[in-house]
Amino acid sequence: MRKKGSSKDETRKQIIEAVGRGFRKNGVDGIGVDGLAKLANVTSGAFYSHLGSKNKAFIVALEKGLDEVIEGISSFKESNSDNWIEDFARYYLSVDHQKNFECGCAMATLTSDVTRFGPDVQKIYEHKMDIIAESVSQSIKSNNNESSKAKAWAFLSILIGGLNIVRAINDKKLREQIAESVIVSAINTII
Amino acid sequence: MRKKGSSKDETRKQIIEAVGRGFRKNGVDGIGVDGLAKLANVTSGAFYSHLGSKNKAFIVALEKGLDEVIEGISSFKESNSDNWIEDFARYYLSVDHQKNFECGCAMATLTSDVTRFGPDVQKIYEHKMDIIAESVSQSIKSNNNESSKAKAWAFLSILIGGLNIVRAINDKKLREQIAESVIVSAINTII
DNA sequence: GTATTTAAATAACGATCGTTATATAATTAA
DNA sequence: TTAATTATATAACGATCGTTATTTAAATAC
Repeated sequence: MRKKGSSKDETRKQIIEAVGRGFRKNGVDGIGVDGLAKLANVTSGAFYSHLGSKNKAFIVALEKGLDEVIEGISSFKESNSDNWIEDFARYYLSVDHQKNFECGCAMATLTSDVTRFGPDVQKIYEHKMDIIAESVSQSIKSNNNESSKAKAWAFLSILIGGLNIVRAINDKKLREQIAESVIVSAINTII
Repeated sequence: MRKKGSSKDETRKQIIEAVGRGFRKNGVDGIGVDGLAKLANVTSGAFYSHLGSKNKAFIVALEKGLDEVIEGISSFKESNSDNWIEDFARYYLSVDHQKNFECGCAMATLTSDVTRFGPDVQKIYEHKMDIIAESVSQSIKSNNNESSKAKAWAFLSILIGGLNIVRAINDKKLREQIAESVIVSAINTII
């Protein structure tokens, strides 16, 4: 039966948003279609009507998640801070972002699932990731050993790796210590 | 019924080894007890007899996996290369290690599952990870901005993040480019 | 060589998995 | 205002999930 007082587009939006949160927090294999539908306050019927399959849902979540990273970096750039990359690194390892499993950076949460999905999904991932690295590289100077693009990839690596480690650490002091180390080194990486 | 011509210890070893491989490749939620038992050439009965539960199996896999990292780093140190850390970084991002999902570094494959397991498992993780970072730091010089331990955490972060990214990339050229960027920056991090 | 122990296979449990088909009620068109 | 459409709920499918209880046969002790 149809839902009262809510449009198709609204429902679709709810489902896609829920899929993004559910997959980030639990991993693709850590939540089922019923669980995702429940997060969206619909049933599995609406889920399949809108997204077709769980695999397709992951692709939608991945594309949206990485687009949000692209847009997020654009926002940092547009802030016109004299050093937006440093601000970005500090945000990335901030306590807020550490604890934001549901809506945090898709690069940190979805990458391992991309690996397991195989070539088709990886091609989507690498295309978006290259856009992200390119965007970062535009604010970096190259030197003898490293191109700006190379530095950008390294910068992304240390942030993603650092966030993943920090999120797996229970001890607050140690977490703060690692986060600060990662921030400082990330900044050094792009100098 | 009992197995013919194989001791209890042999079977246990097989199961623990299979659990390590299965969890690394598929993630904790990506493989079931029957699947793990099949990898070990036993049935779920033997699995439960030896490990008690799937959660306990993960803890065993995590401890063993991180111990292997500790031992692996010790081996690099004992090789008496004038710069074992550089060798280690090159190994970590090598094609062999990129493709070795089943027996590759536990830091890269099990960290996200640790986060989802919560405090009890995280305490095990952080203890072993601190040993690893401490071991690395002993070969690093500190400077004004960064302690040797801080550099070690950053070094581990970039390797883990870099390997995870590279494993999710389908295009060979791009993969090689990122891997080399990560290696160079990882080495710069610890100077 | 028989009795005891025990490692591991087998069988079964309810719960959840991803998916498809059908039913139903709200919206849209006439 | 009735008829057509369609968004979403509901019901059902076989498969697999993690786990426990039971059975069986190999190893050990006597």
